[in-house]
Parts: sequence; C-alpha cells; structure tokens
Amino acid sequence: MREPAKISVTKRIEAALMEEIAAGELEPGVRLDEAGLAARFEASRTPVREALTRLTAQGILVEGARRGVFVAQYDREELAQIFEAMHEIEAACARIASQRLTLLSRTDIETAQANCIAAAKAGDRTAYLRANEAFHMAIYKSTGNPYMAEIASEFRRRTGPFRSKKFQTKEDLIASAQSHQELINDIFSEDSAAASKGMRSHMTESFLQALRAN
Amino acid sequence: MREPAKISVTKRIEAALMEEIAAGELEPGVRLDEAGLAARFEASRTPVREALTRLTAQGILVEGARRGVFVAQYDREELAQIFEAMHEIEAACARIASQRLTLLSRTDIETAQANCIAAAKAGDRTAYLRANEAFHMAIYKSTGNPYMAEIASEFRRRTGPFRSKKFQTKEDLIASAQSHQELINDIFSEDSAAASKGMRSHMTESFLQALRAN
DNA sequence: TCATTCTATTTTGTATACAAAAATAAGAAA
DNA sequence: TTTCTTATTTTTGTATACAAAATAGAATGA
Repeated sequence: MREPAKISVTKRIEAALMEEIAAGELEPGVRLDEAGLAARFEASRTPVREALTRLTAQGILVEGARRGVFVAQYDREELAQIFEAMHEIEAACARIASQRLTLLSRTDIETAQANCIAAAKAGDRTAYLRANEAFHMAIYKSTGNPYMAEIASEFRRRTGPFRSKKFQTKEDLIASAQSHQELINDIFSEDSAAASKGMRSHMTESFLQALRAN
Repeated sequence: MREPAKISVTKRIEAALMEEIAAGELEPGVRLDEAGLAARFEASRTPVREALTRLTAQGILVEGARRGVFVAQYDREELAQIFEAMHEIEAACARIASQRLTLLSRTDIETAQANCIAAAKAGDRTAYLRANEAFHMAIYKSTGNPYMAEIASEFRRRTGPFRSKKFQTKEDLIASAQSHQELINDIFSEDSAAASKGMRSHMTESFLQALRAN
C-alpha cells in the first residue's frame, strides 16, 4: 500500500498555475498578484510566493519592469528567438535519440503517435494536445539523457501557450499527426542526420503556424 | 548620479552562494541549512529560502532524497550526460554565432581571448577562469539569441565546479588558451559547419580533462 | 486643461512564530 | 551486539505581522 503522497501546498499551487497557463486559461501578459492567489488557493502568501519564484525561474512567468509577476508574453521577434533555440535542442534530441533507440523507446514513441492519430481522427483538441506532448516527451526520453530531456521539456512548457493556439480545426490536428509520421520515419531510419533534419523541418512547420496564430 | 542600486537580500544571498559554489569554496555534496545561512548572512530564513529555491531551479543545488538542499554533485555517468547536453548547446551556439558575426561581437570575442592569453602567460588561475567565462559568454552573445545564451550560461554555471578543477598548472591554462585560438579560427571562418565542429572538439577536450580531474 | 505635489492605498520584501515531519539519540528487549 | 521503540531535537513548511516601496488618487497651482 502506498502512502497518500502528501504534496506540499507550494507544489500544488505551482502545478495548478502551470496547468492553467499551459491550457491557456491564464493568458500571456496577465498579472498574478500574491494576495489574490493566496485567497484563491486558500493558503498564505508564503507558498504562493515560492510557487511564483519557481515558475519565474523556469521562464513561464516574468517579473514585470514595475511590480508583480506576469505570465510570460513574447513579441514576434522574441518568439522567433525562443523557437530557434527550441529548434536546435529538438534537433539535437532527435539526432541523439536516433542513435540510441531501444525497443522500449521505439514502442513508447509509436504508442504516443497512435494516441495522436486517434485524437486527431476524433477531432479531440484537448486529447491531441496531451498526446502531442507525450509524443515529444517520448523522443526526449529516448535520448537517454535526462538533462537534454529537461531543457527540451522546459522550452516546451514555455512555448505551450503559443503553440496550442495553432490547433484550431480538425485538419490542423491531422496535419500535425502526419508531420509526426514523417518525423518518426526519419528517427527510426537510424540515420542521425536525417533525424535531425526531419525534426528541424517539423519544428519549422510548427513555428510558422504558431507565428500565424499569434 | 545613479541610485545606490538597492539590491534585495534574496538576490544578494543568491549571488553570494553562486559565487562561492563557482569558486569551489562550497564543494559539491555539501549541505546547506537554512538557519545556518540565515545567521551567516544576518538575515531571516525567508530570503535564504527564496535564494535556495532559485538556485535549485537552476540546477546548481539539488534537494536531497532526505532533507535539505545540497550543492549539486554528479557521478561520472551524470557528468558525461551533462557535458553531452552542454556539448550540443555550445556547438549550436558556435554555428549560429559564425553565421551572425558582427564587427562588435568579433571584437568582444577577440578581447576576451586576449585576456585569456594574458592570464595564461601570467599563470594567474583566477584571472584565467574569469577570462575563460567571458570568452564563452562572448560567443553565446554573438548568437544574437538571448535564450540560447541563457541555457548555455546555465550549463556553464552548473558545470563550473567540475571544470575549474582541471586548471591546475600554467601549462593547462596555456593549452586551454591555444584551444580557444583554434576555435576562434573556426568561428571566424564563417563556415558554420567548421564552427560547430570546432566547438565540439574544444568541448570534448574540456570534458576529458574534467573527467580526469573529478 | 494640464502638470505637480502630496496623501492614501496597495503590494511587496523580510522577519518572526508555530506546528508537523524527519532525523537523531537513547533506552529497552532480544 | 543488534534491533526495535520511544523520546528528543532539528529542520522544514506554512502562516502571520510589519515596514518600506511603489502605485494610484486627490488636491493644488499654473
């Protein structure tokens, strides 16, 4: 029997805010005041503060020039720079992953992709977003390098609110899932150059759509 | 006249700890207790806590399995993974930098390298460490992408305590400075593939020495 | 009307207090 | 001695309090 997994108030608030930002409920530019959040989460300002500090360290929130912290918001130029950095890291992950594929990691990637296809066919946007995250995470994990995986995940969290906007229609979902399929072929080819190139093209596509939607 | 630049207690403590860890005064594995630090910095536990939280988020500290936070410590396997990730990011930085070199950024890199050579010739380890950081920072900055620069810097901070150990003799410093020179040639060649390859070889060298010293 | 100074309010940064959890130490039983 | 239990002490997580800074608002003068 496992313990009730007591989670600290700080972590609970951090996770909740991260979730809301990822889901787009808290839009970029919105200000978060400590007192308000403390009231909302029925806690004191102390854990709220700590959660905000952690989210700020991750770049999900930014401290405004004046006062208070805000959900990170980027103009086109900044967004392009973030995507460029993400682009590089994702490409490196794809290359490394292709060199180190195990039966298990191949299966994980394929399973995630199967979920993507199912969600796309069903036109279920929420399910697709979740499956899409899992798909990319599976690739990161396949590098066998938790540090690479961590920075890749971090960028994914940061760009989440901007990427999610681009999935509007069922066609968007299906197009994305197809793009995944090409990417998988490249990675599974075990030609690391092709894997890297494949990821670059997938990310470029993703960026162009994100730019259009923001 | 500029204002006295009021710095928060939290930031002061964070910077001080970062400095001490980078300098190797606080060795990997050492435990940091809040009460003790609060006494040392003549502050309450609150700002100490916040500083520790931020350093933990940056991976400079880790929260132990049991209790308390510790200066991050890595075994050979983990160190290899971190260096691999750093390797990838540095290579990407070098490639991008080589594509975007401006007169100003070239000058910054050359100036930093001149300082490295001077410190190496003088056998001044502390000065070399500082100049070496500036040299790499100048390359990051030359990418024109603050997000790339930020992750590269973060890895540099994390690996600082392990890299610094490898500079023991004057010959080590001179060898490092010479390695820089080759790297500069590759980056300034404006052949981005060569730049990336050059950085990879520089980082591989650096890693091998770090492994030997740790 | 606009700018400016002063006042009031909000909000943050830091200190302190306290309860709960974990680590440590001590003692008892095998 | 070793192991198990229990008591003690640390240490952490959260709440609360308060002063200083920042913002907003009101009043004053041009």
